[in-house]
Amino acid sequence: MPELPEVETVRHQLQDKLAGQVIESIEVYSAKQTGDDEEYESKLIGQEFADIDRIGKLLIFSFADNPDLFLLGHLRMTGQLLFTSSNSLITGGGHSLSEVDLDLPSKHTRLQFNFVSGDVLYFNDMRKFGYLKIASASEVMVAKSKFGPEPTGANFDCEAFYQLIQSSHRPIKTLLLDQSKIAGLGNIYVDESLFRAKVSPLRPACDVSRRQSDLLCKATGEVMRESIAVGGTTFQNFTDTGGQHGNFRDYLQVFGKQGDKCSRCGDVIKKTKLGGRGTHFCPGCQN
DNA sequence: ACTCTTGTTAAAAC
DNA sequence: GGTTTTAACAAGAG
Repeated sequence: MPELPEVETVRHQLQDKLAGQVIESIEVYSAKQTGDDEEYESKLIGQEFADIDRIGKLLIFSFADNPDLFLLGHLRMTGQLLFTSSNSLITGGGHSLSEVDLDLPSKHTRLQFNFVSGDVLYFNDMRKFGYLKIASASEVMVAKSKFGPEPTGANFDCEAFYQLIQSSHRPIKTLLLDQSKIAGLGNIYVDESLFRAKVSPLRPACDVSRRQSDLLCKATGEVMRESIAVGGTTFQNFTDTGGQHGNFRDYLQVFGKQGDKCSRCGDVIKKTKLGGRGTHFCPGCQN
Protein backbone atom coordinates (compact mmCIF):
# COMPACT_ATOMS: atom_id res chain seq x y z
CA MET A 1 0.00 0.00 0.00
CA PRO A 2 1.44 3.29 -1.04
CA GLU A 3 2.56 5.49 1.83
CA LEU A 4 4.50 8.74 1.72
CA PRO A 5 7.69 7.29 0.20
CA GLU A 6 5.77 5.50 -2.54
CA VAL A 7 3.63 8.52 -3.34
CA GLU A 8 6.71 10.73 -3.35
CA THR A 9 8.40 8.33 -5.74
CA VAL A 10 5.42 8.45 -8.07
CA ARG A 11 5.31 12.23 -7.83
CA HIS A 12 8.98 12.58 -8.57
CA GLN A 13 8.98 10.21 -11.49
CA LEU A 14 5.77 11.50 -13.00
CA GLN A 15 6.70 15.15 -12.65
CA ASP A 16 8.97 15.37 -15.67
CA LYS A 17 6.85 13.03 -17.76
CA LEU A 18 3.67 14.99 -17.22
CA ALA A 19 4.84 18.59 -17.30
CA GLY A 20 3.80 20.19 -20.55
CA GLN A 21 1.53 17.33 -21.60
CA VAL A 22 -1.75 18.50 -23.12
CA ILE A 23 -4.80 16.31 -22.59
CA GLU A 24 -6.33 15.32 -25.90
CA SER A 25 -8.96 12.90 -24.65
CA ILE A 26 -9.97 10.96 -21.56
CA GLU A 27 -11.44 7.51 -21.10
CA VAL A 28 -13.52 7.19 -17.94
CA TYR A 29 -13.95 3.48 -17.31
CA SER A 30 -15.15 4.05 -13.76
CA ALA A 31 -16.85 7.34 -12.92
CA LYS A 32 -16.39 6.73 -9.21
CA GLN A 33 -12.71 7.62 -9.43
CA THR A 34 -13.59 11.06 -10.80
CA GLY A 35 -15.91 11.69 -7.86
CA ASP A 36 -18.81 11.13 -10.29
CA ASP A 37 -17.98 14.42 -11.98
CA GLU A 38 -20.14 14.64 -15.07
CA GLU A 39 -18.07 17.49 -16.47
CA TYR A 40 -14.76 15.77 -15.83
CA GLU A 41 -13.73 15.44 -19.44
CA SER A 42 -14.89 18.86 -20.60
CA LYS A 43 -13.03 20.54 -17.76
CA LEU A 44 -9.77 18.73 -18.46
CA ILE A 45 -9.49 18.27 -22.21
CA GLY A 46 -7.12 20.83 -23.67
CA GLN A 47 -5.48 21.49 -20.31
CA GLU A 48 -1.72 21.33 -19.93
CA PHE A 49 -0.21 19.63 -16.90
CA ALA A 50 2.26 21.73 -14.92
CA ASP A 51 3.64 20.74 -11.52
CA ILE A 52 2.85 17.88 -9.16
CA ASP A 53 2.79 18.68 -5.46
CA ARG A 54 2.26 16.28 -2.58
CA ILE A 55 1.19 16.45 1.01
CA GLY A 56 1.16 13.23 2.99
CA LYS A 57 -0.13 10.61 0.55
CA LEU A 58 -2.14 13.12 -1.47
CA LEU A 59 -0.96 14.15 -4.92
CA ILE A 60 -1.85 17.61 -6.20
CA PHE A 61 -1.63 18.18 -9.95
CA SER A 62 -1.65 21.75 -11.25
CA PHE A 63 -2.22 23.04 -14.75
CA ALA A 64 -0.57 25.72 -16.83
CA ASP A 65 -2.52 28.96 -17.25
CA ASN A 66 -5.33 27.77 -15.01
CA PRO A 67 -4.67 28.70 -11.37
CA ASP A 68 -8.05 27.47 -10.17
CA LEU A 69 -7.89 23.97 -11.63
CA PHE A 70 -6.26 21.03 -9.86
CA LEU A 71 -6.46 17.28 -9.72
CA LEU A 72 -6.28 15.66 -6.31
CA GLY A 73 -4.96 12.12 -6.49
CA HIS A 74 -5.01 9.43 -3.83
CA LEU A 75 -3.87 5.87 -4.49
CA ARG A 76 -5.38 4.48 -1.30
CA MET A 77 -4.60 0.78 -1.19
CA THR A 78 -4.25 -0.45 -4.73
CA GLY A 79 -4.02 2.63 -6.92
CA GLN A 80 -1.35 2.87 -9.59
CA LEU A 81 -0.37 5.66 -11.93
CA LEU A 82 1.13 4.17 -15.04
CA PHE A 83 2.70 6.20 -17.78
CA THR A 84 3.36 4.90 -21.25
CA SER A 85 5.34 6.44 -24.05
CA SER A 86 5.15 4.77 -27.46
CA ASN A 87 3.19 1.96 -25.84
CA SER A 88 5.99 0.99 -23.48
CA LEU A 89 5.64 1.31 -19.74
CA ILE A 90 7.86 4.01 -18.32
CA THR A 91 6.81 4.45 -14.75
CA GLY A 92 4.20 3.24 -12.34
CA GLY A 93 3.40 3.05 -8.70
CA GLY A 94 1.67 1.33 -5.89
CA HIS A 95 2.41 -2.32 -6.36
CA SER A 96 5.04 -4.89 -7.00
CA LEU A 97 6.11 -5.74 -10.49
CA SER A 98 4.07 -8.90 -10.68
CA GLU A 99 0.93 -7.03 -9.73
CA VAL A 100 1.26 -4.39 -12.39
CA ASP A 101 -0.75 -5.07 -15.49
CA LEU A 102 1.46 -4.93 -18.52
CA ASP A 103 -1.27 -4.72 -21.11
CA LEU A 104 -2.90 -1.34 -20.86
CA PRO A 105 -5.63 -0.46 -20.53
CA SER A 106 -6.35 -3.48 -18.34
CA LYS A 107 -9.42 -4.63 -16.50
CA HIS A 108 -8.27 -2.54 -13.55
CA THR A 109 -7.82 0.66 -15.54
CA ARG A 110 -10.27 3.23 -14.19
CA LEU A 111 -9.12 6.37 -15.98
CA GLN A 112 -7.02 6.96 -19.06
CA PHE A 113 -5.54 10.28 -20.15
CA ASN A 114 -4.48 10.43 -23.78
CA PHE A 115 -2.04 13.23 -24.51
CA VAL A 116 -1.50 15.16 -27.71
CA SER A 117 2.06 13.81 -27.68
CA GLY A 118 0.78 10.25 -27.94
CA ASP A 119 1.87 9.43 -24.40
CA VAL A 120 -0.77 8.00 -22.05
CA LEU A 121 -1.37 8.15 -18.30
CA TYR A 122 -3.39 5.31 -16.76
CA PHE A 123 -4.98 5.29 -13.35
CA ASN A 124 -5.30 1.64 -12.37
CA ASP A 125 -6.99 0.67 -9.14
CA MET A 126 -8.15 -2.86 -8.53
CA ARG A 127 -10.32 -1.97 -5.58
CA LYS A 128 -11.56 1.43 -6.71
CA PHE A 129 -10.75 3.14 -3.42
CA GLY A 130 -8.43 5.72 -4.96
CA TYR A 131 -9.41 8.80 -6.91
CA LEU A 132 -8.27 11.52 -9.25
CA LYS A 133 -10.69 14.35 -8.62
CA ILE A 134 -10.98 17.88 -9.91
CA ALA A 135 -10.60 20.57 -7.26
CA SER A 136 -10.51 24.36 -7.11
CA ALA A 137 -7.73 26.32 -5.44
CA SER A 138 -9.81 26.78 -2.32
CA GLU A 139 -10.66 23.09 -2.18
CA VAL A 140 -6.95 22.30 -2.39
CA MET A 141 -6.35 24.66 0.53
CA VAL A 142 -8.97 22.88 2.59
CA ALA A 143 -7.54 19.48 1.73
CA LYS A 144 -4.02 20.57 2.64
CA SER A 145 -5.14 22.03 5.95
CA LYS A 146 -6.23 18.61 7.18
CA PHE A 147 -2.70 17.25 7.31
CA GLY A 148 -0.29 17.39 10.18
CA PRO A 149 3.45 17.97 9.63
CA GLU A 150 5.50 15.49 7.63
CA PRO A 151 8.29 13.64 9.46
CA THR A 152 10.50 14.02 6.40
CA GLY A 153 10.21 17.80 6.47
CA ALA A 154 13.11 19.92 7.63
CA ASN A 155 10.82 21.73 10.04
CA PHE A 156 9.66 18.56 11.76
CA ASP A 157 10.09 19.50 15.37
CA CYS A 158 10.87 16.84 17.97
CA GLU A 159 9.74 19.18 20.73
CA ALA A 160 6.33 19.57 19.10
CA PHE A 161 6.32 15.82 18.47
CA TYR A 162 6.79 15.14 22.16
CA GLN A 163 4.03 17.59 23.06
CA LEU A 164 1.74 15.82 20.62
CA ILE A 165 2.28 12.32 21.91
CA GLN A 166 2.13 13.44 25.51
CA SER A 167 -1.36 14.76 24.93
CA SER A 168 -2.87 11.43 23.87
CA HIS A 169 -3.80 8.22 25.61
CA ARG A 170 -4.21 6.37 22.33
CA PRO A 171 -1.72 3.64 21.45
CA ILE A 172 1.34 5.28 19.93
CA LYS A 173 0.88 3.42 16.65
CA THR A 174 -2.70 4.62 16.25
CA LEU A 175 -1.64 8.19 16.90
CA LEU A 176 1.18 8.01 14.36
CA LEU A 177 -1.24 6.77 11.72
CA ASP A 178 -3.54 9.75 12.27
CA GLN A 179 -2.85 11.83 9.17
CA SER A 180 -4.19 14.97 10.81
CA LYS A 181 -1.46 14.68 13.46
CA ILE A 182 1.43 13.34 11.39
CA ALA A 183 1.23 13.17 7.60
CA GLY A 184 2.43 10.29 5.50
CA LEU A 185 2.98 7.31 7.76
CA GLY A 186 1.13 4.14 6.87
CA ASN A 187 1.11 0.66 8.30
CA ILE A 188 4.52 -0.38 7.02
CA TYR A 189 6.56 2.63 8.06
CA VAL A 190 4.83 3.05 11.39
CA ASP A 191 5.79 -0.51 12.34
CA GLU A 192 9.33 -0.02 11.06
CA SER A 193 9.73 3.32 12.85
CA LEU A 194 8.52 1.91 16.15
CA PHE A 195 10.92 -1.00 15.81
CA ARG A 196 13.81 1.33 15.10
CA ALA A 197 12.98 3.44 18.16
CA LYS A 198 12.41 0.31 20.29
CA VAL A 199 8.90 1.43 21.21
CA SER A 200 5.99 -1.00 21.43
CA PRO A 201 3.13 -0.08 19.08
CA LEU A 202 0.71 -0.87 21.90
CA ARG A 203 2.17 1.60 24.38
CA PRO A 204 -0.09 4.51 25.27
CA ALA A 205 1.38 7.59 23.58
CA CYS A 206 1.57 9.59 26.79
CA ASP A 207 3.68 6.85 28.40
CA VAL A 208 6.44 7.21 25.83
CA SER A 209 9.46 8.80 27.48
CA ARG A 210 11.12 11.92 26.18
CA ARG A 211 14.11 9.85 25.17
CA GLN A 212 11.98 7.36 23.26
CA SER A 213 9.98 10.21 21.76
CA ASP A 214 13.12 11.79 20.35
CA LEU A 215 14.25 8.44 18.95
CA LEU A 216 10.85 7.92 17.37
CA CYS A 217 10.76 11.44 16.00
CA LYS A 218 14.05 10.81 14.25
CA ALA A 219 13.17 7.26 13.19
CA THR A 220 10.02 8.22 11.30
CA GLY A 221 11.90 10.67 9.11
CA GLU A 222 14.86 8.34 8.67
CA VAL A 223 12.82 5.35 7.63
CA MET A 224 10.84 7.27 5.06
CA ARG A 225 13.84 9.15 3.68
CA GLU A 226 15.74 5.89 3.34
CA SER A 227 12.79 4.33 1.56
CA ILE A 228 12.42 7.27 -0.80
CA ALA A 229 16.11 6.91 -1.61
CA VAL A 230 15.52 3.40 -2.95
CA GLY A 231 12.18 4.06 -4.58
CA GLY A 232 9.78 2.97 -1.85
CA THR A 233 8.54 -0.41 -0.73
CA THR A 234 5.53 -1.38 -2.77
CA PHE A 235 6.58 0.81 -5.67
CA GLN A 236 8.34 -0.67 -8.63
CA ASN A 237 9.98 1.52 -11.21
CA PHE A 238 10.84 -0.26 -14.36
CA THR A 239 11.13 0.23 -18.09
CA ASP A 240 10.87 -2.14 -20.98
CA THR A 241 14.60 -1.89 -21.34
CA GLY A 242 15.16 -3.03 -17.77
CA GLY A 243 15.46 0.04 -15.57
CA GLN A 244 16.18 0.14 -11.87
CA HIS A 245 13.96 -1.63 -9.39
CA GLY A 246 14.21 0.46 -6.25
CA ASN A 247 12.90 -1.56 -3.33
CA PHE A 248 12.81 -0.87 0.39
CA ARG A 249 11.27 -4.28 0.95
CA ASP A 250 14.76 -5.70 1.37
CA TYR A 251 15.32 -3.43 4.35
CA LEU A 252 12.18 -4.19 6.33
CA GLN A 253 12.89 -5.35 9.87
CA VAL A 254 9.45 -6.28 11.22
CA PHE A 255 6.72 -5.69 8.64
CA GLY A 256 5.64 -9.07 7.32
CA LYS A 257 8.43 -10.72 9.32
CA GLN A 258 6.26 -12.47 11.90
CA GLY A 259 7.84 -15.76 12.94
CA ASP A 260 11.32 -14.57 11.96
CA LYS A 261 14.01 -13.83 14.50
CA CYS A 262 14.56 -10.19 15.42
CA SER A 263 17.77 -8.94 13.87
CA ARG A 264 18.49 -6.96 17.02
CA CYS A 265 17.73 -9.27 19.94
CA GLY A 266 16.91 -12.65 18.41
CA ASP A 267 13.41 -12.87 19.82
CA VAL A 268 10.59 -13.94 17.51
CA ILE A 269 8.72 -11.17 15.66
CA LYS A 270 5.04 -11.19 16.51
CA LYS A 271 2.03 -10.11 14.52
CA THR A 272 -1.07 -8.89 16.28
CA LYS A 273 -3.99 -6.61 15.64
CA LEU A 274 -4.28 -3.03 16.74
CA GLY A 275 -7.25 -0.97 15.69
CA GLY A 276 -8.10 -3.61 13.13
CA ARG A 277 -4.71 -3.45 11.46
CA GLY A 278 -1.96 -5.98 11.23
CA THR A 279 0.78 -4.87 13.62
CA HIS A 280 4.29 -6.28 13.60
CA PHE A 281 6.77 -5.88 16.41
CA CYS A 282 9.48 -7.57 18.44
CA PRO A 283 8.29 -8.27 21.99
CA GLY A 284 11.93 -8.69 23.03
CA CYS A 285 13.27 -5.22 22.37
CA GLN A 286 10.27 -2.97 21.84
CA ASN A 287 8.60 -1.76 24.99
C1' DA B 1 -20.83 -19.89 -1.27
C1' DC B 2 -18.91 -18.12 2.51
C1' DT B 3 -15.59 -15.64 5.45
C1' DC B 4 -11.62 -13.09 6.07
C1' DT B 5 -8.25 -9.62 4.90
C1' DT B 6 -6.40 -5.23 3.45
C1' DG B 7 -5.71 0.82 4.58
C1' DT B 8 -8.17 4.70 4.93
C1' DT B 9 -11.68 7.69 6.06
C1' DA B 10 -16.08 9.29 7.40
C1' DA B 11 -19.70 8.77 10.40
C1' DA B 12 -21.60 7.29 14.55
C1' DA B 13 -21.21 6.38 19.33
C1' DC B 14 -19.30 7.19 23.67
C1' DG C 1 -14.06 17.92 21.58
C1' DG C 2 -11.28 14.15 21.85
C1' DT C 3 -11.40 9.58 21.01
C1' DT C 4 -12.86 4.88 20.15
C1' DT C 5 -15.53 1.95 17.36
C1' DT C 6 -17.82 0.65 13.26
C1' DA C 7 -18.89 0.45 8.60
C1' DA C 8 -17.93 0.94 4.05
C1' DC C 9 -15.28 0.71 0.08
C1' DA C 10 -14.04 -3.76 -3.87
C1' DA C 11 -11.86 -7.60 -4.99
C1' DG C 12 -9.22 -11.63 -4.21
C1' DA C 13 -7.59 -15.54 -1.46
C1' DG C 14 -8.61 -19.54 0.86
